[in-house]
Amino acid sequence: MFEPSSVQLFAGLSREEIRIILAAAEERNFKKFYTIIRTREPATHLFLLKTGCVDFYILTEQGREILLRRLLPGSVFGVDAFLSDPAGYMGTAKTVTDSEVLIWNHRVIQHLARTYPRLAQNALRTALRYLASYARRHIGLVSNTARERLAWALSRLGSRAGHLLPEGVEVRVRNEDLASLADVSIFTASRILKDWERKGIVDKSRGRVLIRCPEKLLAA
Amino acid sequence: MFEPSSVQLFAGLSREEIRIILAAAEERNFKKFYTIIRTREPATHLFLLKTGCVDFYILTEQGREILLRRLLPGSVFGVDAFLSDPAGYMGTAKTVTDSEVLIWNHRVIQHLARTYPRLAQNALRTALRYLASYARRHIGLVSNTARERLAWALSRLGSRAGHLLPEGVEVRVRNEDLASLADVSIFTASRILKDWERKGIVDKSRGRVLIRCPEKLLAA
DNA sequence: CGGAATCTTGAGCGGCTTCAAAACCTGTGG
DNA sequence: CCACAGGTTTTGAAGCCGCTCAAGATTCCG
Repeated sequence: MFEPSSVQLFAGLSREEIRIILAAAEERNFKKFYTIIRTREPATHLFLLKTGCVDFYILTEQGREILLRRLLPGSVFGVDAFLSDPAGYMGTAKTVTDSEVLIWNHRVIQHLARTYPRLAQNALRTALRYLASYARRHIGLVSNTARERLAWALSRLGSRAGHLLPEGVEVRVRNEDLASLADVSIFTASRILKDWERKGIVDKSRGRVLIRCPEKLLAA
Repeated sequence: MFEPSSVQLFAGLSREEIRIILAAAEERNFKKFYTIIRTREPATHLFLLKTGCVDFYILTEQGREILLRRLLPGSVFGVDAFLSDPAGYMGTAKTVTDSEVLIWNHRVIQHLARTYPRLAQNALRTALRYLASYARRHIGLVSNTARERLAWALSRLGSRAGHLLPEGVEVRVRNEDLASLADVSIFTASRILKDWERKGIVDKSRGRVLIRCPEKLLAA
């Protein structure tokens, strides 16, 4: 569960305003591995993740999925719905675990954005943040090695979505997802992770990585 | 020179509203090869290109420039200035030719955005468009060959910034810029372009490419 | 005309990917 | 409780695309 006052989308809004906005939302529960929105579907709704975990990715023409980001409680997706004449969603969102999601439809969002200009501004801020993270990823892709990108991807995921344990930071993720985040093949990902395991930097098991030495990860 | 009514940033605004917004801008001229904004500088201004041509790129940590887009009249940059507490510009903008630019400072933009909500919405639309184009580029980078990416980059540049001649479409661009747009080394770019020239698809000279058969480009 | 910027060409090679196949986990249902 | 089927991970071998590096050719401009 998230703290409404720390949701980026609500930055700069008063408690009362946030209450009203939240009241205008509909709440829905999704089981794990459910696809909430699909690429190019008309952007009719805005979503705010309340609990759980959602993967956001784009599709290549060959149908391959590229994981862009693992969304956590407090994150929004479907920002396209802020536009008066939205095109289609730019990506696909699929739950990783059972999740609770707040939903506003297009009409409601339009009305709220007009009433609370700050909301529209925050939507822009969200888009710009995505843009910046895209830029970083692109830079990494053309100027870092597969190993460096994987280290980055794992570190970021650890600091955002990791569970703190006495032995280190635990991240629930499959090789395949890490590979996609880092733009690396699953074979390369497996080899590099295995190498880190031999060096005692991480600990691996199916669908799980335990980061023992976060600092060594980025140093390697 | 652009037609105000066809500027994306002004979509959905009345002639009169556009007039007022334009009147609030300051106009400046920049000589060719002048750097208007730099990455990470505080985002204090919004820019609208009136005439000329501006390259927008990002910087790697090693200082290499990655060309993201060649901006044409009617394009905006520095959208970050729409935020009440802007961070820094996300990229660097440098004139390619002598250019006239309209400029709004942060205070003015904030005020205009509050008066004309549609303006803020259009800023979001711009950001989302950039995002979509980034996504396409990323997909190309991980699932197309250098040759395909170069064909794409050249085609797009041709249709946006090309001069229509009887023999074909002329694009004023250096190998280096094309290479950067396509995320390819300048050597690979040179080799592929030369190959297309041998096949009669394009015609090359220093700082210029003439596309003879646009369709063959994407087919090859 | 000189010099700087741009473009070409060749050789070599290395980091990743692809492909195939086997080993390994893990939750499910009999 | 065990077995099995599905998804996941590992490992090896082979190959290639595009990069790097070096050097020269060409074009343009002052």
